[in-house]
Amino acid sequence: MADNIHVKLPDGSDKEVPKGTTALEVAKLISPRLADAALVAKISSNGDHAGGSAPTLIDLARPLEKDTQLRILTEKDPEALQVYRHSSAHLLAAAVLELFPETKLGHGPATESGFFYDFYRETPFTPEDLEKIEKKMQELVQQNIPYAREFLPRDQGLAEFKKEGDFMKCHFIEQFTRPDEKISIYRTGKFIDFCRGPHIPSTGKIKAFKLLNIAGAYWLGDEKNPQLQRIYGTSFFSKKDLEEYLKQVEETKKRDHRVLGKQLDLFSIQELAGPGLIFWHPKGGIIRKEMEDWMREQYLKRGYSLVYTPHVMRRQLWQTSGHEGYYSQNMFDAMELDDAEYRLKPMNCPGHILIYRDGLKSYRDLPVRLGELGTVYRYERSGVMHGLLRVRGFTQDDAHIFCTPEQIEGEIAACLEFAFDTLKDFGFDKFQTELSTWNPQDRKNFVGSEEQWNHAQQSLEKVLKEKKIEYKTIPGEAAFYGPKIDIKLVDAIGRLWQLSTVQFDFNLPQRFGLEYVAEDGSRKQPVMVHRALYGSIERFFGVLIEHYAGAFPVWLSPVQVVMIPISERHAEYARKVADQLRAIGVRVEVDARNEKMNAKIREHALQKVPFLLVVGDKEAEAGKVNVRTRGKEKTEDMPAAEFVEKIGKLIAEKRATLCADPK
RNA sequence: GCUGGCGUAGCUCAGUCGGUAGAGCAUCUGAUUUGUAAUCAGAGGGUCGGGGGUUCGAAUCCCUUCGCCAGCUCCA
Repeated sequence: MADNIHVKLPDGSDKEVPKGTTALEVAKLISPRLADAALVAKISSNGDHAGGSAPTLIDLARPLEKDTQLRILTEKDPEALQVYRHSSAHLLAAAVLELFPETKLGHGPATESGFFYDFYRETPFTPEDLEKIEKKMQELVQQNIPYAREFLPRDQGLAEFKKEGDFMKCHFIEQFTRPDEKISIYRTGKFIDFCRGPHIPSTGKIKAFKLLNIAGAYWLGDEKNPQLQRIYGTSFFSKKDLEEYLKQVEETKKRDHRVLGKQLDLFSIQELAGPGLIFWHPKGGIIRKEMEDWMREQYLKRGYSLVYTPHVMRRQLWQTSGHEGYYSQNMFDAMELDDAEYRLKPMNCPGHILIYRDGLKSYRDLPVRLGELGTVYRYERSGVMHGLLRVRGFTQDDAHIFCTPEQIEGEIAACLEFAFDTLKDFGFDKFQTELSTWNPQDRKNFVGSEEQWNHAQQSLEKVLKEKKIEYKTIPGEAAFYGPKIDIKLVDAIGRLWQLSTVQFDFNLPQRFGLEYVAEDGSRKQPVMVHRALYGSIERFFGVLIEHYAGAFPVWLSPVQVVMIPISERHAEYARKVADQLRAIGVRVEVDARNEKMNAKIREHALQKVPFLLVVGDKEAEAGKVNVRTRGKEKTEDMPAAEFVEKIGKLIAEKRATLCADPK
């Protein structure tokens, strides 16, 4: 029959139904249980043409007009959760309008872990309001109100929203639709939203949700615009999932490097000294020393030279480098000295350039690789500081490579190798790589010629391909002076952190008139590469703390071993073993305090010390130690010499685990 | 910088209506000499973030300033 259409289901079967049948009705034909569980449908045109059209999600209530492949999505489909959360956002908006009808609506999408809705209202919402809103949402769920879709002529829709004073909705309609179009509206009780959907059938389907917090957000993300109140929430298919999520949030909080930094006495930030400035305490200091030693050793191994440059330099230098123009809003103010004005350095590059420029370079000298653990100061706006991750003073493992155009690909390849080796040694093994390129249309924000950009981007790309590194290209995200490769690492709980970066620069060599004498005796401009692998030692440390939740591998642990003598008479033996450990460079303490062994174990366990060695009569007589390994329930006895050998090996190999054998 | 919240002992936090600042842990002293996550007792410790105001009286109410937290914007 001409009025019938064919609906192909995921199991390969085919149903012939009248045109205009809804996805929900098809679900009912399959099974009432499926219809009950159904949340949203996914369609794509039949495979007459290769592949068919891209799949789209649609409301269950939408009539099917032509032959299609159909999949009914339920709680088992992750895509359905996105829709469910978007519908949760509408539920939130509906509740807010019931309680505070004067509120104007922005937009309310699903996010990675929940949803939000933006509101404009004179008086701010309070935490108590949040509770009321949540209760109202609960009521609306009880009422099981459908998410009803309608189409309105654009003018009529605009008029309706304008009447309500919903200036933001009007903006969206004008922005996203054409005058001749009908606009899509969803109605949930009194609440009407301009929205493409799709949505779940009705509010009754929402089983578990929670409003989390209120925060400010600029209208259209522009800080010149008025600020809206953004209410964040999350929702899940079951109470159990929601509780699990909330528990996970708590776990993440426990890993917070600011909390652990205090508990483990690693670092502090002092109000008297100023925000965004880090004080490294002895225990953090040891870890920093390990990081610095590691990096300096690698610099030398890989053909870098170590340099040191001043922290304040004349303003004129920053004018030459262009930082006075491009970067001054991020620099500390100038300070007047008797001869000139000086500024704290926000970057190390100009310093390294001056070293390069101090003396004529031959092509035989290249590449010149100048590395420094360079401390820089940047003025960050007061609201953006965050523990170790965003600070005003930090130390970069910064190096600049000056080379010939022919050498560039080899240098880039070596940098990437160096970067991955670094991250791996610190216990990270998953990465995402990004190539940031320019936007040829946006000449204002990118210096250099088209030829320079193309050449630079091609060489970066070539290296990535040759090294078989998977990467994403991000157009328009390059630095103004050249394209770059960023490496993001994935931490123990799956979060991404951007630290390592390798950047091309064709701006500074030109500004400083850098040159080298080529084979034919002519003067040529070297190519310059900026690269930082930790990025900032502070930030890298912060990420390390969270990655390990404070339980560092032995080689990084501030205290690697604590000797616990059972009573006073065992202290001497404990000291003897400690001396043996110290002799091979182990950081060991003897806890001979007049405390119970249990209390000592508890304390050092909380400090996440990798090994606690209990020694009493038994051990002292046999020359043994009783080893309590962090994270292991059972203790083990072994000769002191064996433990010394074992820990020596763990440290030398920078082993990420506490076991001597890999498996 | 913006919106909202918060700031009490070294730390974590309680403090009702505006009416004499509290607990646990930590610290110090003493006792105890200990077998795998907190021994007992006693003591000391406070510009209630800073400044100003209202009041007979302010940790509490108001103003202001600094700092912290969440988010936005911006970034290594």
